Amino acid sequence: MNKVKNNTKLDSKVKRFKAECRRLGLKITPQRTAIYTALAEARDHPTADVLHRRLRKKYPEISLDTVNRTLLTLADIGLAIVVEGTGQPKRFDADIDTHQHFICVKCKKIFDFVHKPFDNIKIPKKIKQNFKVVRSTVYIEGFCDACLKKTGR
Amino acid sequence: MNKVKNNTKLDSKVKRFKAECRRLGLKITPQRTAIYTALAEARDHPTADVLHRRLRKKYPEISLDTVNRTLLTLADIGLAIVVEGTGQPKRFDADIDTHQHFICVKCKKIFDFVHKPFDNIKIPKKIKQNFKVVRSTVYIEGFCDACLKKTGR
DNA sequence: CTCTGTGCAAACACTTTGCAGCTAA
DNA sequence: TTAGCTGCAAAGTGTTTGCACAGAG
Repeated sequence: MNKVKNNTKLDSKVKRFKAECRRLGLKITPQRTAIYTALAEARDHPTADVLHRRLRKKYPEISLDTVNRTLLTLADIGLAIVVEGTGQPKRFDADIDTHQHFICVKCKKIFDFVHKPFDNIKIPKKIKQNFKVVRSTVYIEGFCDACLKKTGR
Repeated sequence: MNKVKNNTKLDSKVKRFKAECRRLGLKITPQRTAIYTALAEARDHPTADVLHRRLRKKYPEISLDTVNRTLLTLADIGLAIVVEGTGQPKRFDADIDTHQHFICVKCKKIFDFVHKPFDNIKIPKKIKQNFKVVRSTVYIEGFCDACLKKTGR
């Protein structure tokens, strides 16, 4: 029963994906459909590589490049999210006091900010119970001043 | 005046760094001191590469590997932070509804969680004024169940 | 004196790019 | 038919590892 419900949900997601592709003039290829479906089914947050390995079982000809490119396309059109900041070189910070980060999605610049209400944000019980929390940060993504001016968004 | 104050602050940071090294039996080499100092002075969130280029001006013999290794060491002993999510391969998520992330600092696994109070977290005015916000996430780091058991931490 | 840290070089991992052939529309 | 997509190969970028020598303790 749960399974049926999930499949229905998955179907409607795939439908929306196809509709979006049509709307944007993107071609609905078997690879794209397979990749989107696999991502929508995934309960973890797979890397291109992991997803590629999964897809290979069903579609042995699919290439990693296509998975990579398709995932980026999906992120572009708003059907997928790139989990915060990854894919950039490591960045270090000697400020180990609590502070928050704003990152520009365009130029990747990181801006620190301090906002008292975020300093001692209340960790949900379910997290505290299952994990040992080391640090919590409010992570805001968007366009910085300079990039707004440049792109006119 | 401000400058004096900042230098004092920097000095005390460097002192703490040296104390920590001693406490942990790490050698206080000129390179390590230079790297820590440069990081503590930096107002951005430099990559190893950027820091290396800066350091070269003063210490032309310093190698990128050393910068890299030292930064990782600093992060290990808690004197520096790796800005969330950077340095990892990209991870994708087809769930585009608001949700939060817990990431295990050991195995890097990401756990989603939904926590209503975090869904519409109030963005500070100073951020709203200067940037166009696209998304905000509460990002919690720590050890997951499995890793806690393994390491016994 | 000893053992850790450094610098160099090579290996590795992930991503991006160029191009020729293929295929959805 | 044709513009956009795929797969392959190669190059680019960032990180990690092995090793011999140097230097901090």
